Amino acid sequence: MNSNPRLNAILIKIKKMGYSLTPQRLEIIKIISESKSHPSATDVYNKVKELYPMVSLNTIYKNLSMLASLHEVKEIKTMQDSVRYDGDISLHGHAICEKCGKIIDVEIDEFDFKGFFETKIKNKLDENYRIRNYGVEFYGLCGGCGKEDSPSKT
Amino acid sequence: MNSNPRLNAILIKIKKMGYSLTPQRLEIIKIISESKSHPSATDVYNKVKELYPMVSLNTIYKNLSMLASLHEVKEIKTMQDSVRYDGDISLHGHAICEKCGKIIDVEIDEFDFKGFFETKIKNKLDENYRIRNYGVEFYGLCGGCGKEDSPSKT
DNA sequence: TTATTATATAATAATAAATATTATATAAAA
DNA sequence: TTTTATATAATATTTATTATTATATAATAA
Repeated sequence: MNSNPRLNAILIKIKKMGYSLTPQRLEIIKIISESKSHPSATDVYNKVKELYPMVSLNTIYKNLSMLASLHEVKEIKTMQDSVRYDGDISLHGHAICEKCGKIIDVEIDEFDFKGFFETKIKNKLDENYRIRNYGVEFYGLCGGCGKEDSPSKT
Repeated sequence: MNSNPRLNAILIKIKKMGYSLTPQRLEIIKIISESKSHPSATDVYNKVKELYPMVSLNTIYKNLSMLASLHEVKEIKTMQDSVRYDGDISLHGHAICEKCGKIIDVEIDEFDFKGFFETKIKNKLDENYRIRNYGVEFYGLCGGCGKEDSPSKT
């Protein structure tokens, strides 16, 4: 097919679920599966427009929501602005800069997290609680933005 | 002063920062420091209105944002709707029901989290990265909402 | 005390992200 | 070809949040 395993996985899921693969949809999936920058819906929109100038923002939202409901993209809620989308659904967290909005992936060791989750979280919840998704975020100032601040005096 | 340590802590911070303590502000602080339900701005608005019917929603937002900037309340971004506010700033996570919106506190062991954070997160980021806040969320269906679903066949 | 200044609030307007609606286009099935 | 379903485009709507402006309240200075 192609050399992007995430793209392939999403295409297989799309097919399996019986959704049709339109050119716009394929382009959206390509963008989100290749991007490392956690784009917003508008970012994706602007990229898709390069190839399909008539595409509407609604189409972007519909497709990204659909992919999220399929758990093939992850929605990241930031503190200041719009939802950001992540085509990488592997276990990881995010460090979000509150100034420039940049989102950096934060590696999380699977063994550590599983242990943390299984022993510390799961048994604290009602046994009927069904967890479908998680989010681990750290908010602050990235290296670049932090430097511009006045240095702390204390 | 009174028997609510969170309320006291916030009042002291308010005074220390030189902000005046208006009746509306006091009421907002009381509500958020006593609530366990992670209310939205509108929820707080409706409660404050019981005592001050003329209060405006803007006043609620202004005060909650101010408290958030003082790190005396925590903003919780949910997947579906508006921002929720938490007067409990101690270390803990949240289990958020995607159906009814209910947010349950999830205890996190401080030692475990510190270890997880110090050894696994901190050294993965640029040394200049300044983390100011964190969020650990689990999204899913709470006990009540999960039961109403059709049971899985597989 | 009165005048001045700053801050908080109330009422309203504006913004912007996200969703809903409707009509058209495309594809699949009969 | 006709019918049906789905996806898209264009537009309108909703709603949370923020901005603006004017008023009210409190603090301070004269």
